[in-house]
Amino acid sequence: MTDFQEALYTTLRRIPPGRVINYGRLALVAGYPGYARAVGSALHALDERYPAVPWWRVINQAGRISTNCPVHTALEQRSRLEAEGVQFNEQGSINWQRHGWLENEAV
DNA sequence: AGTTTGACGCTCC
DNA sequence: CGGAGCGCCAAAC
Repeated sequence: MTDFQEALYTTLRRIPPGRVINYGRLALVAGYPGYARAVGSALHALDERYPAVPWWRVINQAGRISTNCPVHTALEQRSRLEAEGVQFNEQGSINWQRHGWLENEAV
């Protein structure tokens, strides 16, 4: 477990249900600005070993689901998010103003 | 150790 | 709104 991954997962665990964040912002808040792409690798490393990390709350800047992981499928991610109240529009994207996570938001 | 790939993002067009 | 180009960093080759 690298420092980067630990910082990332720690930050991710602070995000409450029904809230989402994009890769770049997650990296930024975790203290690794510019590591947006690396976030994908870090989340891909997630599996059954880290059930406490809400990987499904991470989507891309466009507000759409990006995963292509066979273990954590886009379908599963969308289901999990919808179960938390996150709504997707006709284009399959979410509204950041409605569901975006604000760091200063109380947990 | 050099290259290629990929759950990204920003800027143009 | 959709797509191409480029910079980004870690992992996989």
